Amino acid sequence: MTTLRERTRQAVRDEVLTAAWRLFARHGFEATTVEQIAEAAGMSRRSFFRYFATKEELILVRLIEHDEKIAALLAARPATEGAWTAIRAAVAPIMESHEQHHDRSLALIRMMREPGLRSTIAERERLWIGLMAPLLAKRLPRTSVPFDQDPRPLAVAGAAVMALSSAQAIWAEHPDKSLSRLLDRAMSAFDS
Amino acid sequence: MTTLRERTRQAVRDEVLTAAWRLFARHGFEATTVEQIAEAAGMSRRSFFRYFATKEELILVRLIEHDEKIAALLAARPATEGAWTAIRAAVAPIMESHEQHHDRSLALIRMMREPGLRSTIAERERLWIGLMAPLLAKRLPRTSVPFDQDPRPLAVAGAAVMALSSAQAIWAEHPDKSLSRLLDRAMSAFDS
DNA sequence: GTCAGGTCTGACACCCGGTGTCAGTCCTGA
DNA sequence: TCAGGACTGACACCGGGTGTCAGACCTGAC
Repeated sequence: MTTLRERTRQAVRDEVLTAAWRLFARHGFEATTVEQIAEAAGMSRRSFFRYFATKEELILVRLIEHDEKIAALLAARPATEGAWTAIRAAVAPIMESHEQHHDRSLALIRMMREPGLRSTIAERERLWIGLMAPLLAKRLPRTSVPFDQDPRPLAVAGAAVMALSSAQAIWAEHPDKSLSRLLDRAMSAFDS
Repeated sequence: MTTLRERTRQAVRDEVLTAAWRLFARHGFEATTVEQIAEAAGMSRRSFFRYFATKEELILVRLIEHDEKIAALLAARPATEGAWTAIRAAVAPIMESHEQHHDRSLALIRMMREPGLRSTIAERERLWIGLMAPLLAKRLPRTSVPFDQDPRPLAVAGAAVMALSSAQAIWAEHPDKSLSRLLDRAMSAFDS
C-alpha cells in the first residue's frame, strides 16, 4: 500500500520524464539543459533535482525498466538451459520488437550512441551486468570455487552485453541487415 | 623531425601529468581539482585546459599508452594462433607485472574503480576495443561477410575486456588470489 | 638590431550540472 | 484547528569547461 505522497511524487516524476524525453528526441541529450526540462515540466531547476539526482537518471530509469524485463525473461528460462542459450533466448523478444518498430528503434539506438550519453550507457551496461550475472551463475559448468570468487558470471554477462552492443553498432550503420542475425553471428564467436 | 615548440609542449604536458598523478594517488581523482593540478604544475587553470582538453585526459593518456603496448604484443603473435589464444598470450606479461608489483598494482586498480572514474574507464575500454578488434578479425574463422558488417571482432574484443575487468574485480576484493588464474577462469567461460 | 607574425599566457566573464541553505507554503494526521 | 513534516522557489556557491582579450614572448625576415 502506497501513500498519497508517494503516488503524486511518482506522477510528477512521470511527467518530467515524458517532457524530458520529448526534448531529448527533438534536440538531443546534451543540447537539452536541465533548465529547459524543468520549465517544460513547470517547476524550478532546483526542484527538478529534488525528483532526479542527475540528468542522466532521466535516461537510465527508462533503460533499467527495460533491462529488468529481460532479466525476468532470463530467470524464467528452463533451469536446464546453459548460460549462452538462455541469454540468447531471453533477448530474442527484444530483437523482434526492434525489427518490428524498425525506424523508431533505429532512431533510439542512434541517439544512445551520442557521445554525451556514453557514460550513461556505460553505467547502464554496468547495472545490466550486475543484474544478469547472478542469474547466469547457476547455468555455468560447476566448479568448487565459491560464488564471490568466480569471475565467470561477470565475464559471461559482460560478453553478452558486448555481443549485443556490437550487433547494434553494425546495425546502426547497416539498418537493412537483420539484427537477430547480427546478434547470432556475434555470439557465434563465443559459444563455438 | 619535431620542432622546438612541440618538444617543449610535450615536456610541459609530462610535468603536468606527473604532478596530477601524484595528487590523484594522494587524494583520489574527484577530490583533486583542476585548480590544484594547475597550481602544482605552476600555471593558471585556464592554461591547464590549453594542454589537456579535460581532466579525464590525464588518466586516459597514460592508460592508452599502456593499451597500445598490449596491442603491439597482440599484433606480434604468430598468425596461426586463434583469437582467444593470441589475446590471452598478449595480456600475460601484464598479469605477471601486476603480480610482481602486487601492492602498487592493487592500489592502482582500486583507484580505477573509484565511481568518479567510471566514465573514464568506460571510454578506455571503448578505445581498447577499437584497437584490438581489427587485430582479432584475421584470427577468427573465415566467413563471406564483409569486414565492416561482421560484429564478431568487436564482440570478441569486448568479451576479452570483460574477462579482464571481471578478473580484476574479483582480485580487488581477494588480492591473495592469482590474477592470472582468475583471468584463465574468466576466459574459460568463452573458449570452451 | 628591429620589427612584424604568430604563440603562449593570465585574467575575467560566462555556461552548465549539481548542492547547501533558508524561508515560506502546503498537506497530512492527531 | 493546529503542529510537524514535506515541497517549493530563490539565491549563492562549487567544479569542469569555454570564449575572449590584452599583454608578454619567441621567431624569422629585413
